[in-house]
Amino acid sequence: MPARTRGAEGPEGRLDGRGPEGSQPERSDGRFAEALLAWYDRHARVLPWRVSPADLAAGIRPDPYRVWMSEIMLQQTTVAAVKGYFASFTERWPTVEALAGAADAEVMGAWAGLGYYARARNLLACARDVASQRGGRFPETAAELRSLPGVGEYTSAAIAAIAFDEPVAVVDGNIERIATRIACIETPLPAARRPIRALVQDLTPAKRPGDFAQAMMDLGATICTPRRPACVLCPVGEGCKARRQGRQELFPVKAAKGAKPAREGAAFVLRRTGDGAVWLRRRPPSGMLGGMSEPPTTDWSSRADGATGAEAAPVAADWRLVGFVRHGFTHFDLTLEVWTAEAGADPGIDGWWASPSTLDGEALPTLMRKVLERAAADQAGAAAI
DNA sequence: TATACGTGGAT
DNA sequence: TATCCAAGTAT
Repeated sequence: MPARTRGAEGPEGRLDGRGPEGSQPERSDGRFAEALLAWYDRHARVLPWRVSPADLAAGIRPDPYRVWMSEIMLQQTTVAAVKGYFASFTERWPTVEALAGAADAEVMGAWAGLGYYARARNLLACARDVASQRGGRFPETAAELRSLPGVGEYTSAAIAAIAFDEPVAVVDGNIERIATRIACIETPLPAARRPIRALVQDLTPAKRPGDFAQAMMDLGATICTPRRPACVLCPVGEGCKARRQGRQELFPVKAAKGAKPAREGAAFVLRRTGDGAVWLRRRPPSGMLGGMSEPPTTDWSSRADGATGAEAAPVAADWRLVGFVRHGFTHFDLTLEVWTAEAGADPGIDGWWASPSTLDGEALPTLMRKVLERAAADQAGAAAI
């Protein structure tokens, strides 16, 4: 980077294009993107779904299917959590046509544990749409991508920029954080979305928009972090208003959250005498844990009116309370009673027997795996006595 | 605009 | 233990 000039912009010069919040936006002079991309060329994270800046410069293009898959998985989910799922999905279903041909239960089972299961339902719906209606080709513009199930404002822009070189503003949580620091945007999220988008659009270069977006996300993940950002290492720190004021940790400003309510219910683990298979059923196709499998549970109600206990069981049996499972969701905390019983015959309710050897492939969310573990631990304890 | 929607790791 | 947080979308 050349030395900054001190001119009409003010004593700090500018690397970005900032005016005060709410003022007429000035056009970026391109130096922000230039500095960021130079840093990215040296420090880009190596990720399984990514084409390195060097390979990209050599003409290698990312596979839109893999870009799309990674972006869906990465929604509200850490890179560390996604890596294994991305590897197994792309190995099992290497193309969008292959994924489109998968059964619902296979995909839900493969997604189990990753969370936000509407993503898996939409993933399959999107794959089937692309395979059957679009000749296996993803749309190439953000506007068209936006119409696909599970592809929203962020994801459509990310795919368009990364896979198809469209110079659209890509705004995720990292980039919101960076933008609010650069410009000291005091408006709390999510109300600050509009000025943030305007700033990011202004900074986005016509060339290498995909690398720019990924560079911003790498910057947010490794330097411009939520807590204790490493400003001394920042390649664009000179253009950051918050850093100049020593207030980088005060951004982004966020709206206050309400308290998490508590809910409770009961789960009933019916074990088949002999082989230890457990009775599972499918949850309704939408809503909480929609489309996933579970041992029968009651509704999850607020603490006062919970009708729990053995009388709430789906079938009559010699039910025993063997413990509790606590699980924190985004918007409530759940405590589930875990009841077990033995059965010699089919219970006569909707569902199926899942033997221990097939349990791994079942679409069991983490909560339900905890329930089954609690039941199994009780059985192991009883056997040891 | 506000709320529903998972999970695991960090502090 | 409690809280926050991560490449958001749908309604």
